[in-house]
Amino acid sequence: MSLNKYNQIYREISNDIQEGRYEKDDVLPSEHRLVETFDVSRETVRKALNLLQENGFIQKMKGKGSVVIYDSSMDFTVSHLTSFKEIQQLKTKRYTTLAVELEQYPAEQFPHVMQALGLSPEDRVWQLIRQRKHEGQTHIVDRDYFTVEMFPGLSTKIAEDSIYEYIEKKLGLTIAYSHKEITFDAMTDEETELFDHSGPPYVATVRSVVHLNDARPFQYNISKHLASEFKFVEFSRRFHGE
Amino acid sequence: MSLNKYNQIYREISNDIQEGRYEKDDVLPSEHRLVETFDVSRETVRKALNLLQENGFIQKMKGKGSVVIYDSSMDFTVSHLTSFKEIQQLKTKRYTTLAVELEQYPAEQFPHVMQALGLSPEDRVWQLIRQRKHEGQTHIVDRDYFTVEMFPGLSTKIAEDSIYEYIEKKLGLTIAYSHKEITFDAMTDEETELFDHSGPPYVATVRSVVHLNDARPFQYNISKHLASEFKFVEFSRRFHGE
DNA sequence: GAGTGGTCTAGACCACTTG
DNA sequence: AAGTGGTCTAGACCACTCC
Repeated sequence: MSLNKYNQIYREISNDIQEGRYEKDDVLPSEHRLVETFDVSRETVRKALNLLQENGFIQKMKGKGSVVIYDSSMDFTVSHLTSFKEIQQLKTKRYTTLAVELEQYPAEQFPHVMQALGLSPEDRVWQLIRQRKHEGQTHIVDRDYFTVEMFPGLSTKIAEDSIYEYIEKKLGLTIAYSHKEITFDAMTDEETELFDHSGPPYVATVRSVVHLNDARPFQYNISKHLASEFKFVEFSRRFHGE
Repeated sequence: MSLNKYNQIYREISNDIQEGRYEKDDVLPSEHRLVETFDVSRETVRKALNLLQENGFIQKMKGKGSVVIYDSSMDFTVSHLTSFKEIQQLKTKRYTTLAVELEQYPAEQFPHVMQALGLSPEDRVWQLIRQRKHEGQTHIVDRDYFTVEMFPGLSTKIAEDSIYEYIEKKLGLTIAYSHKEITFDAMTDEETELFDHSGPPYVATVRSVVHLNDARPFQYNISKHLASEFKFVEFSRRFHGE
């Protein structure tokens, strides 16, 4: 949807880059040209270009122009340093999801969850445990916590489809930001069972707290990945604020 | 330095938040008020607020205002989910750095480096190996590669101080962005020796390619962390571009 | 209805790069 | 000197929230 102009321009140019109509090291048309071709003001063009820059598509250079730094031919390369944030999702392996448990508990059972979601001991929370399998092997075990109050209709059906789609499309909530933390841990006995594994008994643990656009914490997630299968990719820009 | 107004406003407000003059869940003065107090236009105020939002300080809400989501009292908490990007550096443990090797090689010796930095086989590159120690224990082993041409004056002295400061202050170059990749790997025999470890024989491997603001790749870095000591923290926003 | 943030405009001046 | 991006302005209209 997103009716605003700078998002449309962003989409159009980012598609052009991803589909190879602009290649790495190409220079985009100047802001002045883009103003003409899209028939918008310069600040609007600049908002689109800033989005492209934040998301790792281009690098703007004073006096020179906007240079494409994203290499679409690398899109499906696994081998080396992969590039780009939005694409990550697409590249992900296909997993089948199996909901192992979906139960309500009083929040006091899980002090970390209580703290992260700002709950009282007696508030009720869902605990959802899911296995993510790839070619018969469990690669990921997800443990999610939601407050029952905010998410009364949670079901294993939803849990095995897309929870986020349900949240945004059905509940009309908007997910805004999250804090993530990645660590390396030995498997617990329970995990040793959930991963019907043969390899080394270590996992990459990703803990995150997900917030809505009204800043309410909505979800506490602990995602355990088979350490040998885990890869995290990030594009980041250096902050020059001084 | 940065003489522009929105950066000054960003700095001022972010300091106010970090030093507790605004607390979590406080609402900042409205854009209209900020226009008056800083005597700038509204778009300028908005640029500062957008920066604060991208960096995890505030959440803007239509019709309501800008709410502080950053909790300064968590600044030095190690226990739980830590927050914020810029702060990460400050929180880092104190390490002593020991340069173990600094040598020039033809780029063809390191095909990955050659590819990432876009070099020819005969181009010369520095290989720099550094140990980062904390309380006598080696926690990190860094392997860095720079082209000799771009960084002729590299020395172990610089390598044990701050390379980035040298690059930006002395060479007048500006670091702009990087691609990172995190994986967990079994220690090689060499690493087993370098880390006089007791825990699990695994390392967190962070591979990155660092680019300058003219988009030239400048540095290839492989940073191996004692897996049991490794923690990566990220604040991220969900993209709603449709 | 009053106040908030979101988008967009037309124009200005500046700093940097390239010929 | 011409062309590029970086910053800033003053004003407009809209959508949302809260009373």
